[in-house]
Amino acid sequence: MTTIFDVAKKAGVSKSTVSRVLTNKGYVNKKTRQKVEKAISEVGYIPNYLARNFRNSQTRTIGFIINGSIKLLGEFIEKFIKVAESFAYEVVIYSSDSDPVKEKQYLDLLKYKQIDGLFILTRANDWQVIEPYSKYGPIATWHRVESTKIYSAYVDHYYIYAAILQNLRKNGHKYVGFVLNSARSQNMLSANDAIKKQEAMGLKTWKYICATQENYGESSAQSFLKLSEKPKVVFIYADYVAGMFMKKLRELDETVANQTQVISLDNSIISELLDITSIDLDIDTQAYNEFVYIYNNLNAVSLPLKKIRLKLAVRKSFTQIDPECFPEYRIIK
Amino acid sequence: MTTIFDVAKKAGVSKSTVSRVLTNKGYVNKKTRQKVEKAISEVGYIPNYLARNFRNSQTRTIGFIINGSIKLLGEFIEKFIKVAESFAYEVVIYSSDSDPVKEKQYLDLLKYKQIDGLFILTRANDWQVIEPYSKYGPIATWHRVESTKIYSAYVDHYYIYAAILQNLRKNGHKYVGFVLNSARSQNMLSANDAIKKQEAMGLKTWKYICATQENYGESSAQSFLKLSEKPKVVFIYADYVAGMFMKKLRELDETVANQTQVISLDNSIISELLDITSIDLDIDTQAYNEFVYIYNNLNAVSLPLKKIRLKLAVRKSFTQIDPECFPEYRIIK
DNA sequence: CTGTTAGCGCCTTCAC
DNA sequence: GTGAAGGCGCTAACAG
Repeated sequence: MTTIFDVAKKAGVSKSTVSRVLTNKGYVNKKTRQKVEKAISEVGYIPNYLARNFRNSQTRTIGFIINGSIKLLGEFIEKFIKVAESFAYEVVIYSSDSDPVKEKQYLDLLKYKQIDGLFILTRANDWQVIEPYSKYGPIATWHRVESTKIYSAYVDHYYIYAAILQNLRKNGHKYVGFVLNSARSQNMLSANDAIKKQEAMGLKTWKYICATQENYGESSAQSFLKLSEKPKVVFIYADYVAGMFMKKLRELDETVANQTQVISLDNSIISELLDITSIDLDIDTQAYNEFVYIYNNLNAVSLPLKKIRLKLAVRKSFTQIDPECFPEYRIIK
Repeated sequence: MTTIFDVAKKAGVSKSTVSRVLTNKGYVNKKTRQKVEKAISEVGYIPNYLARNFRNSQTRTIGFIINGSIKLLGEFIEKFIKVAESFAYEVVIYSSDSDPVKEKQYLDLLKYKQIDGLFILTRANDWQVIEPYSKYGPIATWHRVESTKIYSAYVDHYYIYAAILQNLRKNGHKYVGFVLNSARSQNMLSANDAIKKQEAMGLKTWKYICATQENYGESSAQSFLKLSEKPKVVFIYADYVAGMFMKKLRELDETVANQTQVISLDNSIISELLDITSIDLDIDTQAYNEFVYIYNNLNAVSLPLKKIRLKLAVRKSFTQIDPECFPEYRIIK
């Protein structure tokens, strides 16, 4: 293995000079620099990152905790990694299994400088537990969190739900169904706020709360069918749940299935294949922002975050879209 | 930050003794060991992995290259990471974008000891290029590769296709459709071998070769519809492509769609939602084996690989299954 | 502008 | 069974 010492010998300079060339810090004579660069390629020098990181006590590595619950993982992670790579950071993946103890171990990794920053897809601990760790390094999450110390590129679900409900009211709907997630997440709380507001204004609702792991939401359809009076439209919190809802409905009662309109969240390939009208939360930009937040904190810069561009993909499952209710959306048919 | 020196001072011993306790190497008096252990917890010592890895020039890190083409990424990666974690390894994700140059950079990471082993989801370089790197550390891939030096937990597609074709022949089918992947992969070559063998025995076929990125295979349906005589069964190389095929078919010609049977590979949630009969390649076990291969090589042990348990999920899209053609499969209805 | 020097935290001979 | 010493490869004062 060649080291800077070999380069130095070859170029007839000292190690420090080589180091200066390598790190682009301090003054180096143009000619010396050229000599060094020549020597570098001649001896085939490759920096030893292990040594460099040790010396700098920095890892240029971001931890990324997954927890097995997210269907859009592939898309998100890919974007996150690509952005990280473009800034010369590496991403290490950990699996928390939504276990608070495991999650704490990873938080400790941050404390003990084994990673520079941490992204938590969905947290297992209360944010009060997590927040103190942010003094050891930047933390971001996909979970919506009301904290100035932990970043989240969330889209406020209040407005998502409010827009849909406004649209439905304009359509004359007085009775609406919802399939919601049981997770006590801020997103679901916001969704509920939006729904309650409409309930207070006279909207009748049916709500089914879905345990996250429960058969992709199969039972929501069964529950729906037991209703004596059924809403004509159901808004479902995720594509794959909406998919399963429709599948079950169709299996159990084709007529009802044909009368039921569905709107979902995610706009993944599932909603595309099943012709489900779906809202796209712009995962790519979210992933970008999550990384850039971490990067900014690590490097004391402030690269601008990108604006999230919501999208409404209109498909057969629900077509009565009033663009005025979705001013910020790109509407795609 | 506390170091072994702090521990040594506290325990009234030397750094070396602390190190011996930490690494469990060499002789340490029981009482001394206890003293040291007490000191460790008293000063709240946490080993500096940066230093340790540097010293040992090992990373306990496995590189994992993705390339943006795989829909089952989430499932695979999660399993791989969990296995790695259970053996105290970390996984760093890189994105190659199927770019040979980028891939080579990651191969170099192995050469220069910045990762201990490497997993390549789907390789961009020829395996002759990759193979030499295996002397720097174990390499595994999801791509099927005919090499003793690079491991792949592949399932031989020859037998997958042969079994299906045998089943279809038993059903009396004399004309079969295929949607295949354009990737010049060993898997597709094997599939072709199996198909050709049946063609030689008189089977009539229609084949559509799908570019990987092309609209999820939308055009396969258009091409299918142009056929004057259409096969009754189409075997499609991936769930999402099968999904798109059926969707397009249904859109363009409902009658034909109803007459066309489909079998796919992957058994993901897509085939479940769309009621497509699908073969499950047991991704979990594949991921397990991929990691264990790397682990075995790194640690000069030979933990047994697990047997891949293929599954055939029978759904509405194709029901005439003859279990005798699938002796090794678990058949699930 | 460049070289000398010291040291990051850890592990591993080598004496004792 | 334990301690002293050296060094992994690199960077950053500090001199000059």
